[in-house]
Formats: sequence, C-alpha cells, structure tokens
Amino acid sequence: MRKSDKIKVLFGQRVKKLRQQAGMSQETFADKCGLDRTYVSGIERGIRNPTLEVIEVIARGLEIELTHLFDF
Amino acid sequence: MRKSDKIKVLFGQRVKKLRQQAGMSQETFADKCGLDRTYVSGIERGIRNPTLEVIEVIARGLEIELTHLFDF
DNA sequence: GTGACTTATAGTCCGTGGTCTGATAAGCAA
DNA sequence: TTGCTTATCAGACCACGGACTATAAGTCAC
Repeated sequence: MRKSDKIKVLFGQRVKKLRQQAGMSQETFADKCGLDRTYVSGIERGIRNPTLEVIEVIARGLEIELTHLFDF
Repeated sequence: MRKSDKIKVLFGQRVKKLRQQAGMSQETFADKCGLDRTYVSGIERGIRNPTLEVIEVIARGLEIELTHLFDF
C-alpha cells in the first residue's frame, strides 16, 4: 500500500468539521457511532485507516449521505 | 462491528459495474490499482471490507471521483 | 485551588485486511 | 479435443484495523 496518506488526513478533517458542525464531542460522537473514543480521535488526526463499514457508520452518525462525506 | 453487510454488497456491485463499463477484466483492473486479483474479486462479491486507502486506489483505477463511487 | 469536559497519545490485544499460491470451472476460439 | 481468458475459491501468511486501558494536558466554571 504505502500511499501518500493524504486521503486519511482529508477524510479526518472532513469528519472533524462535520462533527463540530453537529455540535458533538468526540466521545458522544463515538458513542453514537458505536466506535471507540480514541479510535475516532485517530481518524480525525489522519492516523487511522478506517474500513468501508466504519465509514458508513460515521456517515450514519453524522446523519449525512455517504457521498457528502467525500465532498472535500 | 457486525452490521448488515449491505454496504459491502452495494459497494462491490458499484465497483463491478464501473469496471465493466470501463471494459476491464478483474485482473487488469487489479493490476492497474496495484491490488491483488483475488482481493478485487472478494470486494465485488461484497465479502471484503476495504479500507479508505483501498477505496481511494479503486476510484483512481476507475478514473472517477470518490463521491462518484458512492452514487448507489 | 478543585472539579467536569475535551482531546491527544501510548500501549496492549484479538480479529481481520490484504497478499500470495494454487486449484477449479465456465466460456469461447481455433 | 486443446488452449486462452475470466472469475471463484481455499489456505496460509504478515501487517494492520479497531477496542480497550490509562495517562496527560488544555479549557472553562466554580
């Protein structure tokens, strides 16, 4: 794999922005998604590489369409 | 995790459709993406759960925008 | 000061993501 | 028939996804 990592950073920034717009903390958002608090933190910092199922759970937690998550 | 698996099936069908529209075999497409042949097969059948980086590689291999991949 | 809230970060652990080899089978052309 | 292409499938392997615990540090109110 070993790509440029840019995608993870972009995705993380997008999640963080949408979460903040929804007025949720990382922890309440993680709980809503059924994810771990520290894992969400890693995603927003562009360190983690979430799977398709996690990405879908995140979109559901943000109450948006999947395509909207990738409107960078 | 243990979700409904629907997302993986939907995603796989989408990839398969776009790949066929591009006139590529699974193997040539896998090579273009730098992925394994059998792994692409699993994705299209909705068995595999690809990561964000793989999803981006797939979009690049299909020469489309990421958002377009999720226009189910 | 103390306390509640929020986030970052390190570390461990188990299950799975992703690669590889190889076998199988169907379709089609020569 | 033979040969080539395509896709499915099994098994093994290593690296990493994702959960968890715990610490630390920042903000704000009191």
